[in-house]
Amino acid sequence: MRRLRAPLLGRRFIQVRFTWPPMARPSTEVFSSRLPGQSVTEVARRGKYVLMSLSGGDTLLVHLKMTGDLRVVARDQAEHRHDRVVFDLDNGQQLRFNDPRKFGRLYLTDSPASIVGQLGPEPLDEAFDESAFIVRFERRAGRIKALLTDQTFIAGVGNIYADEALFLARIHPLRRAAELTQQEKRRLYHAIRHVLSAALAHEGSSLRDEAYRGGRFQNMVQVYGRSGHPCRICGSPIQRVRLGQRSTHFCPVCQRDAPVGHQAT
DNA sequence: CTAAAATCCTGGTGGC
DNA sequence: TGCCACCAGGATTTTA
Repeated sequence: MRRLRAPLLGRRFIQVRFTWPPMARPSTEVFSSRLPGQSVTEVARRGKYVLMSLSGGDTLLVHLKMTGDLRVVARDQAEHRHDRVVFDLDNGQQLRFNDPRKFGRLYLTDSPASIVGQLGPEPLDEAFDESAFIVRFERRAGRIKALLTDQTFIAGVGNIYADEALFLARIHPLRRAAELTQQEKRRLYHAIRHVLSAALAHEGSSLRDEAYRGGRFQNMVQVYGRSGHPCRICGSPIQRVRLGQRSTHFCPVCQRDAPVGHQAT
């Protein structure tokens, strides 16, 4: 984000080319016809989206998903194998979107609220305090893990961060959200903020990749991807269950408040 | 309405 | 060594 703002602010788009057209929303035609000539007036982040406000009233939104990467490079720099979208800028540079798995999505719209309007609050926003968090539990059902990754409940928490936050808060991921005590909700609030700010402090490096490759972040991951390995607190083997098609990792001792009849699907 | 499953994709991994 | 089945996940779409 910070890496993008400086090179993009004020730049005008000349043209755009999609090597993987399905990434364009609503269509490559909309990009080709409306983007050229517009310049970048603002670069921001909302949830897992990067938003670029444009001079013509449109907004360019990019969701990187798991493997997406945006960068600004000189036009003559060799293209990468998985570059899916290439934007020509007015200063000889290019904005390139690289995404091996093709999961990323790019939107061009005059109504960004139609894309990000339903997102929950930003966990690190100053206005988002304990009580603002606790209020959001009203009328919410289901497992706390599933609720944490629901972007309409709170923005920007994915599978890894949800597991890590629940471990920090010592809450079993299969607990019913409605059954959490006030104290547990408070612990969870601080755990989420802690995990996200730690991740942001290491901007640019993906927690997931680092966890797998053994980078600095490996020491910060407490439970994710560590099933069978000893809990860093108590030594018990980390467990893994499936919850809504996703892996969920937790320490059965530190997060022992298991619900009744709690086996995941 | 809720909840769960299927879907999209490819790189990496483990088994043989 | 090579082959292949399988796994990972964010969000949307489909099904129950």
